[in-house]
Amino acid sequence: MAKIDDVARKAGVSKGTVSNVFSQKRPTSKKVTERVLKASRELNYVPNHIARSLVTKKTMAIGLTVPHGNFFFSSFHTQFINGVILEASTFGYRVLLDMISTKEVQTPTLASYPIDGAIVLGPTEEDERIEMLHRHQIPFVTVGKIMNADVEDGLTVNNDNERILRDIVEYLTSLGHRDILFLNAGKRMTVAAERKQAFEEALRERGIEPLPAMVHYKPPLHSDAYIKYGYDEVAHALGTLKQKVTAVIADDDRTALSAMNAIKDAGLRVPEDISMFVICGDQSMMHQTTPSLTGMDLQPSELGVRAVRLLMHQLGVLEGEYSRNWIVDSSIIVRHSCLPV
Amino acid sequence: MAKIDDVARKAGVSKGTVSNVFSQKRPTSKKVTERVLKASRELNYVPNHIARSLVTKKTMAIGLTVPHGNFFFSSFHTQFINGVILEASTFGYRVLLDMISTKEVQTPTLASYPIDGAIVLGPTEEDERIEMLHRHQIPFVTVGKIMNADVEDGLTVNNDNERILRDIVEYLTSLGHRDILFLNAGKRMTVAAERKQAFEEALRERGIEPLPAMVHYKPPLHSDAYIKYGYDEVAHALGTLKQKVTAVIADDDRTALSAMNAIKDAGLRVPEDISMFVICGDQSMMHQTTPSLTGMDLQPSELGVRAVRLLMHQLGVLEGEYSRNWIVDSSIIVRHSCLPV
DNA sequence: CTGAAAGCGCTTACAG
DNA sequence: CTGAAAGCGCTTACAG
Repeated sequence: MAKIDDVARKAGVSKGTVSNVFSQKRPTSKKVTERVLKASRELNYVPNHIARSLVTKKTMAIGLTVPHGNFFFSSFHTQFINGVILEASTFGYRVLLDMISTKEVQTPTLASYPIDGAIVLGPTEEDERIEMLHRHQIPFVTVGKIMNADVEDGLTVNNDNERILRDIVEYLTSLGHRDILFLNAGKRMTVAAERKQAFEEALRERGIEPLPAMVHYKPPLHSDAYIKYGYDEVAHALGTLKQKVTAVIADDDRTALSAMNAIKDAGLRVPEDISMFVICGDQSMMHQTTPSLTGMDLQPSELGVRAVRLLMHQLGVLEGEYSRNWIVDSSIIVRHSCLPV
Repeated sequence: MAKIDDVARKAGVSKGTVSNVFSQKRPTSKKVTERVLKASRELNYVPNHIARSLVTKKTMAIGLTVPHGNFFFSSFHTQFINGVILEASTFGYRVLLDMISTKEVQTPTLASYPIDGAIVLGPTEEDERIEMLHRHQIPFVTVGKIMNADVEDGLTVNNDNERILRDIVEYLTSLGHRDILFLNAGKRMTVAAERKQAFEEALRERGIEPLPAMVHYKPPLHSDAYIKYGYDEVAHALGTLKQKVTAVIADDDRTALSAMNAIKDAGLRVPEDISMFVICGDQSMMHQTTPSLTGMDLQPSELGVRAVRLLMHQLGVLEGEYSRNWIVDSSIIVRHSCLPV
């Protein structure tokens, strides 16, 4: 690989000048620029990103910090990442999929993060990744509320989960539903905590006493229960518990389909006997199922875009005022899976 | 941030020694090691990855090269990436989501790739990304056949697409199907070319003349036709063309659901009137639909693992013999969407 | 607008 | 097992 000295020699200029034509940080005269570019082309020269990073202290990469080992991209993540990639490339940033475990952080063989900042997916209540980023003073934004005790005033993008659950409860109760089974996200997710609280508050405001048995959390990935999440909970409620259920709120589309199978196996129908509402599903998938699924559109891609912008602000790449906690709009898309009682 | 000199001074050793305890490339005595580790801890020292890379010429990152701008993760990609991430972390490698467009490559502001090697997703017939990697002599492996004219004997992982299509045709014809509509992958994908050829050959071997109208390609992302892929083609065949169709082979689960809606709207049923077969779908999704979907299990996660291993061989990280074209097993999972004619 | 020189924070022969 | 010194390939004040 040709290096900057080779180009400088061939073009008859100093390497500082070669540096300038590539970085465009200082102006270079037209003829010198052309000489340099010509020499570079002939030598197949490309600036060494690593060497540049060492002096500029910038890697031009952001980390997408996902939980190590037990992570699985849902359609939500998928669209979120699409938003992140597209927006990051706008600023010339690359995206590093980062799934460092805490174990590795302790191990001395590991080097510093070659990233300028991070986006944390699916924060948990005491999130080790957040703690680590905070300790190493790496700028980050989380997708969802931060509940780490030692982190205050962190940057976040989020949907308005409280409002979302209120809207859902209002929608379902306006259809006459009072016996609502809630298949929530994973237990330690901060989003699950936000949702649960809002769900129960909204019920109480309508004079409905929330039952503990009516709220469930997505089991950990790789557990047997994970695959059957939705089916088991509904089957148990309808069968063993003989619990009256007229509506189900499902975390995602797969959970909803799973729950619908339990409903069918119990000899009931969606939506005639039980309504189904999806919080965090793939819109095109929800559109194609039978019946098509009513649910929220959380705009995951927009969340990704906003997460990047917030990080760019933090990194000083983007100028101007900005809110440290950006809320992305969400709306109910009514299809055919909810009916009045 | 503390640097190696600070630690060396504090521990009373040379920086070469500090380097050794972190890189573990040369042995260090126990007491020196402990002194260094203690000093590092107190100074909160972590080796600078960039500086290390500059001299070792290794970034310890591999690029996941996805098409720029019009990429969308399917469940297949999602699971593939899970495999890549997990396996890469095994070797201490990180994964960079790379979606560089050819435009950027021409622009002089861009620096060299900070990656040691790349995995190319969804190669097309004359793939620009492959051409570029080849030109810059960056080691890479593609997921799927390489059809670039100037690249010979490239590293690939793949399913046996020819065999897969033969198996599918054999399965469907054994059920008596002769009028099979094929909803293939995107037009310029090498996988689509492989599949089409095998599909038509397998039909001919059974005395069935393949009809051009019975093979369709997934439209480009962001086109109006993309969203309705499956629905439109089936509706057109059944309606306007009055084409006899007793079975449909769909590229993925979403396409299958979409096609099933067209079938329903035409007053027909799956599987009683038309059988549905999915090549590249999400197994848990296919398990949950009604009817559950019969199709291939392509083991996308295993493809990811193998892609990483192949790259590690190429990078000299993994020793020993290896095949330059690794085939991952696939099998038909029979569920409830295919019936005899 | 251009050049000469120092420096970014590590690793690695080389010598002991 | 340890140290002193050169070098990885750039950028950046500083001087002109």
